[in-house]
Amino acid sequence: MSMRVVDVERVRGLPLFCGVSEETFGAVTAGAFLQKFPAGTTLLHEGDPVDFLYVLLDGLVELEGTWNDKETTLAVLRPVSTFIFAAVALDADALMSARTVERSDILMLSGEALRRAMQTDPRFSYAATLELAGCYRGLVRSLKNQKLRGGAERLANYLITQRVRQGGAETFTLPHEKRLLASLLGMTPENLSRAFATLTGYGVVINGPEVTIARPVVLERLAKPDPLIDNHHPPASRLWARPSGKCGPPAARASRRTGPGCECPRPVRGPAHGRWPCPSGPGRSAPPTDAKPPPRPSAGRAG
Amino acid sequence: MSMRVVDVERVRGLPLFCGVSEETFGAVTAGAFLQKFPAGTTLLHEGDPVDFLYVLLDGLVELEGTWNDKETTLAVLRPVSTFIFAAVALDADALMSARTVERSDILMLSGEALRRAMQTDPRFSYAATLELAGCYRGLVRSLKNQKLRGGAERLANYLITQRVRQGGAETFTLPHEKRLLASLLGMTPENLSRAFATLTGYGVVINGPEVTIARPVVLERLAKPDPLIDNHHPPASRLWARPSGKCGPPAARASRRTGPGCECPRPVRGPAHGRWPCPSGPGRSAPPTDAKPPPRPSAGRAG
DNA sequence: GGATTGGATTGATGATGATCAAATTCAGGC
DNA sequence: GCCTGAATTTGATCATCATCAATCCAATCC
Repeated sequence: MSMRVVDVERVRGLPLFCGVSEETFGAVTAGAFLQKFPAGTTLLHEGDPVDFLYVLLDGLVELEGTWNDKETTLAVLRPVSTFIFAAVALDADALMSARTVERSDILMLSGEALRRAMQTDPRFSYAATLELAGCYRGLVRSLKNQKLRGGAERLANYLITQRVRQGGAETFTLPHEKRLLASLLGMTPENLSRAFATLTGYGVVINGPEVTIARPVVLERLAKPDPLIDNHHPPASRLWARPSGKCGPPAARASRRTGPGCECPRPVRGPAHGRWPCPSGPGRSAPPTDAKPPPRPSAGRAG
Repeated sequence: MSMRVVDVERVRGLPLFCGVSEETFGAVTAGAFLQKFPAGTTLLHEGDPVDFLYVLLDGLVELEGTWNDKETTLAVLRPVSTFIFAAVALDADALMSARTVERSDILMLSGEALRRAMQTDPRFSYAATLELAGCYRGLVRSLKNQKLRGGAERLANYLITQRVRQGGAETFTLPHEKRLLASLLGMTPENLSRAFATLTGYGVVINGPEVTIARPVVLERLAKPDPLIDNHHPPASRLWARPSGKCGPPAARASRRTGPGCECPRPVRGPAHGRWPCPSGPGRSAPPTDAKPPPRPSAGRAG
């Protein structure tokens, strides 16, 4: 099943293919399949060897992990995004399952071809590095979110993020079932329901899948959003795609913190060092030492 | 301060520099600093711009995250390992702080030089991709560990992993303070203490920092270790280093699941599909659909 | 030695989250 | 319109975990 031109362009616009040669792109997409899957299809099981890189072109996909008959959602993806790239790169078994939440169009790219391309085209392996670095940082955020915050706080921040991503209007719609959201936030559906009830006291109005944040300031006082945890602006994806299917030259990106960074277009940061409505706060418990490196040593050269 | 030859070779042996040219390696290590830091030194603060890739040559380093006056440790590193590579690659702000737990020797490599090298030497950006992929998967494991298991289970699995990594003897020593372990496992020191007390009932004997697993089978019945969460064998690091400072040719690694994989030397796996003392279990709740992709469509080509 | 310090442990209590059960709402299907 | 099944909500109860407080212990420092 061949891709429509539109789809090719959307794939071409992915950060992963930013700056790669037409040959490489051709080689990688040559043996690709574009498939449509119904909702609820398991694309890949935890522990399975991974033969393809998946690209979600349309629909909704959940990545989940299992242990001891329990399962948890690690991420919910929307188009356009790639998934299980790390396993593909290493030619390793999947650490998580992937399943469609809605009917989805998914492009499958040969892992073999990708690994070959990475060793051939330096631009591609460079793009791959940036892609993975972005994914890595996404997970760091998730882990911090999970370990440092309580359920209601996670929900509050989720809602704030959604509001921003959906355009910033007072009212928006949850992108999927609450049951799935609960799993993503690391709680049971019952507790999610109660967490919503709690947020009612902070100006949040729930109406089925419709959420209204009536008093954002109040909610933020509870949520304490933090740019080092919450990625309000979507990481890359279509932001990188130019209508022409080209993307910014690597030179521009490599320059010191200028232009749109690959992972995140650097949310508007205030003057000087400020970087969020909610600063990390001055009160930090003082650890044993907190000194900058001792006066730089006789700074010689090595290697 | 110039590196000793031994140190240069240890750095050269890192997976990150596997297969890179001497020129690239030289360019990257040219402006490097080797510094010794006392215990408890904060090398890097959350939110700071990252100018260096750090390489821990000796000592112990903790990576931690903070929010709302609470902190949690995301990883504890031992030599030889690199850290905050993702932030360096993207030239982004650090998402976590790094501090020495013990007196440490740390090599600092210029981020600028590394990013330049990634765009110059395809072998290097390829190695970087594999490195990041390994780190990514490490975090997936952590997140699953955190979301799916309870405190006692996390501890039990931690102990089992330590036993294996330290050689498999019945008795071993905790590599650092329990306070730090508690934070790593996502619990309070008090609860860690109680979790240890609980494990006493499963054949675990605690004597200060000395831990004895008297009845591994019993403990494993509680812990239910899983290769998709627990990485019993250390990921890469010195495993890759050849005494000569060279490492396996990429060709060997790229081949389908043979030879020592870069992330993990593929723990001894049983026959057929088995891969761990504790299988993921047959009982899996049946989701809506669990089918393999529908009969492959008219499988055309795209791109 | 004796005092001091910080880590580790233990106990008591409260908060948070999970589980079980039942009621309720909602979307389709007939 | 009514039925049915699933999602969601609510209530009650239990398990887990955090917090506060006090104690114990070992290392260190005069």
